[in-house]
Amino acid sequence: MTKPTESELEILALLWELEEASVRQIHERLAETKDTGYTTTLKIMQIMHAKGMVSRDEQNRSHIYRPATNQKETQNSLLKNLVNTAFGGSAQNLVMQALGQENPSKEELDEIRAFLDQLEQKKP
Amino acid sequence: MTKPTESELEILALLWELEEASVRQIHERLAETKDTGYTTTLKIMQIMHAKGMVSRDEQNRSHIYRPATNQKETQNSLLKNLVNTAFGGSAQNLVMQALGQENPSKEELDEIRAFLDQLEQKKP
DNA sequence: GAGATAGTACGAAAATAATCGTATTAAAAA
DNA sequence: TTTTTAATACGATTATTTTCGTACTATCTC
Repeated sequence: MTKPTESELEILALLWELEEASVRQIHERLAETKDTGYTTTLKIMQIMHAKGMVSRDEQNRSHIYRPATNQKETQNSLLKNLVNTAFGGSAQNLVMQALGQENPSKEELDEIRAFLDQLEQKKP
Repeated sequence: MTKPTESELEILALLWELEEASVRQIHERLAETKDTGYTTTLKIMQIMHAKGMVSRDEQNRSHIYRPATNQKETQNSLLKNLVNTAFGGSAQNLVMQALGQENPSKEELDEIRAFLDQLEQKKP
């Protein structure tokens, strides 16, 4: 599973969110925050398809793309990479940093606590 | 503050860890996990210096490099970037994913709990 | 002091990523 | 049916990042 580039990742994330989309749809979302040409988006999606990173339905003139890489797996591998390169290998470090930056609500904090408890339960 | 490239980040992280280092020291650390030439490491560090990402002491023949970018700030900006591109903007999501992947020890879990409590205290 | 060793500087090539223009064509509109 | 619109394909260019060879030189060793 090859690491997506920055642009590929943006598109993948949109596909994870939308489940499926045409180039036009993706392009319009990207264009909200980024000044880029339609054929650029198209080209990147074609490359992603060639890499097997997305699948597509070619039935209709306008092709419909779907993510073909598992979201969690991809996220994990990106996280692992970031932990290793920027956080000296300490995931705990990363987690705290992310929390500290976030200023989470009480509800979110509780949800995370519940999650921690759950993790602890699962231990041998 | 420009985003470090992948290679630059590896080096920066080592400098954060070591506080200061020669090219040789960095190269030896990198060579543990990665097959790369000495002059490649040197060149990247020179580029980082040109960008103001690191400072260096040229007193001695072997220059000593130090990080010139703030560790937390850089980490935060990388985290923010990852949250936005790969986690649909949800930091909580990223945190849970990172925890779930990690299989942390009881001690680590407790430390995170303490950190959560502390965060909650600080709230208005 | 001569030679070996271990540094830096730096240009240029190679690899990778992103961008865009143009050709072609299917479908919709007139 | 003709024209316009909107889609894909794809090559070529540009930008960025990484890699490395070579020249040069200070320092150490004999």
